[in-house]
Amino acid sequence: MAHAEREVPRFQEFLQQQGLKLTAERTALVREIFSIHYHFEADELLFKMKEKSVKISRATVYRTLELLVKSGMVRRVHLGEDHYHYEHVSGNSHHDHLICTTCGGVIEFHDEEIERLQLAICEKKKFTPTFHNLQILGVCDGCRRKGQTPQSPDRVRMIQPTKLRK
Amino acid sequence: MAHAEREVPRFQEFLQQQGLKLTAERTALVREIFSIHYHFEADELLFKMKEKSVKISRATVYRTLELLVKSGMVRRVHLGEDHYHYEHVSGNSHHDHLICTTCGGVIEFHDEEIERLQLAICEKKKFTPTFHNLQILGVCDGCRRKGQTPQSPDRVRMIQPTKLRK
DNA sequence: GTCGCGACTGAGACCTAGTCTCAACTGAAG
DNA sequence: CTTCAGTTGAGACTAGGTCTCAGTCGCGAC
Repeated sequence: MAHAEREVPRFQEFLQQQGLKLTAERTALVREIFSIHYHFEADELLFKMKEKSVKISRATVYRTLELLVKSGMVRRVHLGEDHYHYEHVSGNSHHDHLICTTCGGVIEFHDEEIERLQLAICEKKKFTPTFHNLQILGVCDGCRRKGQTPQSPDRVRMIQPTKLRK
Repeated sequence: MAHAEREVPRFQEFLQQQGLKLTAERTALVREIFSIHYHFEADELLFKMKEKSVKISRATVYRTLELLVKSGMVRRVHLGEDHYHYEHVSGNSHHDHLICTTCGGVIEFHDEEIERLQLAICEKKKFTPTFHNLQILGVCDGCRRKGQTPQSPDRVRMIQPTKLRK
């Protein structure tokens, strides 16, 4: 996994190309994001910064995430919940998600064959793809063994991280 | 395409099984939903009912959609926007979506082979799937010909239907 | 080094989709 | 036709996210 430190100059390069500036807040956020090796929510990030006594406003968190998404360093994903999750992009490892509707766990996977078939469909439909998103909802092995019944896939609520607004 | 009228008793059966009641509001909503042969938003439905001078509150629209989703007659889908879309289920025709990030158009497709590969992955990961969702974002043939550049896939805004709240 | 200015920031108002509450109403079983 | 659990609308509320604006700061030019 890439060293979080290495990502700062990468972001700076992007910012410069756009005539934008690297600020202390942006640096701190990039470091934090690339030290989370998992999906995260905007609010979670805000909370972590607060925990570390690094004062960064919600607006700045969202603005920086938007820039990181534009730069391609961060990806915005839907994980069955009704708000966004983010994940950093290391190298170009595209992957999709198996999402457990019981425990909220996420398993990543990648399948060349599926990717290939998707391209074939796009070709057939004369569609030029730029991005895709495949989620499979269900029950993971652990939860199935425990015999827990899944929630309706449309009502998934995952374990909420401690939230605080304001 | 199934006649909208035919869906009312189907819904009633589901309601009865659950010890719930078929009301005038629910009947009207089911008729409306099954006469929309496309994806729709909750607000859009609310607006259409208002247009027809059928008074149904937002709460009821959301509550009925929830029931329809539970009954399996309606599906809740993410179409790249940051809120839900719905589509009615006719027969059992599962399909996935190609979403044009320029015009907001949606092309449906279905591919047996992709479905099969998904099941294979689930098996390998010991995951019991209940539902899946595959979206491919990109540019449709029409928009490509017009040479329009796509918006960032993460900032897609589709053509908004006339909204009114209250 | 320091100037200048456009980019950036935080605070909090605001927006939107969706949920909840509660008193009044209603479908349907008996 | 009674009864009562389920249902409704109005509007308050919530969560996630966006916008505004006055004050601040990065950084290229000098």
